[in-house]
Amino acid sequence: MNGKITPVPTDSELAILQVLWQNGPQTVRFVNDTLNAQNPEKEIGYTTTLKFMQLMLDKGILTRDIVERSHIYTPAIPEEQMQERLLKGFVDAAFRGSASSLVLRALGNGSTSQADLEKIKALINEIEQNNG
Amino acid sequence: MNGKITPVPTDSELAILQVLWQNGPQTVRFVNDTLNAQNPEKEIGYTTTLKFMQLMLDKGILTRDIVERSHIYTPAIPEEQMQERLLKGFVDAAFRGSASSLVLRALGNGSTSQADLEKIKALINEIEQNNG
DNA sequence: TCGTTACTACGAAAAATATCGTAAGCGAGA
DNA sequence: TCTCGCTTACGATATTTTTCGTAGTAACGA
Repeated sequence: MNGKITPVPTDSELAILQVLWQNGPQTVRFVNDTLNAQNPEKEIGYTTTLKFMQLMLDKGILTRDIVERSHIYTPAIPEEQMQERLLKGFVDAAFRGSASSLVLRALGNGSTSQADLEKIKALINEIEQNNG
Repeated sequence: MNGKITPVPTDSELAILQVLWQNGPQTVRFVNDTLNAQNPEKEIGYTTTLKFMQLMLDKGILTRDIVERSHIYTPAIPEEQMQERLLKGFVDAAFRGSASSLVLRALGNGSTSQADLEKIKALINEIEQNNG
């Protein structure tokens, strides 16, 4: 048992994780087809995706089960938890650790819907309640 | 003039850019010292930083002037503009393009000060005004 | 049974990043 | 003038990330 945390995925690895988070545990075939459907410009070989997923298994980013002579891969940690970690790293690297300035810039680009603004306001209210 | 946009920096390159944005145009020496002061665990060689900055110059991420027989490097684009671009890429890769869910998660980690919350609320108000 | 098909395993190559050693140039003092 | 201390240029190596080719294996249908 090593207490090693799952490492931060590379961009390619993250793309694979996205497929699994959105569609649930899947085979290499499914992931590869999905990736290629998303981005037909740059066809990616089956064995390339296979290799990635095997590496991710080694690194502890994925787990797998054998079902009917083919392997079903599952993300080792849930999407929310990974987002949390990625966000922290990103805020540090690009916004000098200031989450609020990231938020301001994210809202500032003008693409936030009214419904989303409401959700955000609600969350702010909640936070302020808790702060007393 | 070539319409080539400045490429997305790697993590190491971004760290160098941060030093320049925060301190204004500087020499390799200054950047290297600052980086090492920030992270004394992993000492980075002077020529390593030099090489990075020369590469960044080639890529168009930095520009430079020669002053008193030493080179002064300047970011080719301002911090805000770079943050904009990095943010877009990050939202796509980690949050499936949903800026609002990124905002919710950023606020959700509980580290936002009251003053920052006020600023965010003000911005939301402003956006809502503009939306009519 | 035998060939076809759909997988996985493995190794290796290509490309992108990161790190450094060495050489060469120049100016300030001894 | 000669040397020391800095600085840049350049090439080489190491490491990480991407991408595939080839081979082996098990199921399935003819």
